[in-house]
Amino acid sequence: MTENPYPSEWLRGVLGLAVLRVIADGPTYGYAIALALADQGFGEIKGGTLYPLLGRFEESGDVSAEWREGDGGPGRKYYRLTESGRRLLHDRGRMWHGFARHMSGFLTTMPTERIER
Amino acid sequence: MTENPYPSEWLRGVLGLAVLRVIADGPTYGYAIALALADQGFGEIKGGTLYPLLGRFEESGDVSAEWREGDGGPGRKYYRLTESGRRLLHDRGRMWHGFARHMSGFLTTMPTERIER
DNA sequence: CGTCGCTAGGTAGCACGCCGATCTAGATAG
DNA sequence: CTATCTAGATCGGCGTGCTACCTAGCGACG
Repeated sequence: MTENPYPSEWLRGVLGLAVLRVIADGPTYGYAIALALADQGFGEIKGGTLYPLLGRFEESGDVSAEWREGDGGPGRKYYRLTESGRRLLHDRGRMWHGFARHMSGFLTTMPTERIER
Repeated sequence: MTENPYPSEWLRGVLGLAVLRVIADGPTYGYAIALALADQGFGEIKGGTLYPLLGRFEESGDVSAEWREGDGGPGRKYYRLTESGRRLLHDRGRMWHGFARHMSGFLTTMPTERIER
């Protein structure tokens, strides 16, 4: 269950942005991010996708990571947005609204029946 | 010029849908599709991206192709939507509106400041 | 005690798709 | 003759998602 409602190529494109958005709610860790995204109706993000992505974000300095011992269960690596990450989320977020409207408008315009020769 | 206004990972995701939408206006050919997309504000789609994509659509039966001699210039391969292609455009188009709203809403919701421990 | 299952993170191999470069080729302009 | 635009196509490299698989802590169950 929790079927993937959207084509994976769409999800792929926005996955990074969605992850930043989740982290923006406050420091959290990979497994919880995956659960949050699944809960929010984006598909189930697999570890093999998520952890390398978080690693790239860390490498690019958009998130910072901190290890905490788990209280009941294994340790967790908590991620938080850096200043640059917050800026990235903000900018890309604004950009997304434009893109979404742009694409929706393009799809919606009535076909100007091109003359078939 | 004609800068790429959006992250390429977003464009990549919707490229197929956008191409179908262009073809929906009536039979057209690859080079013209690339020009139309650039004109519509999506970036410049490279031949190495577009032609394989059109090939995959043809293979999947969503478009059909027909060769026509060029009037002034090289020959052109005209593509038209098949019934299944039209259905795909329609369904994916509807799906896109949902996805775009979904993602926009997710980005817009105020952060429910997670308690930092 | 041994095992199962959940939580949590990580890695390796494979496959797919974008991208840049390169090629062919017709038409036209200089 | 050469350059440029149009038009299509292919190929190698690269990035990245995805499927498996692995480690490891902890609790529950028989």
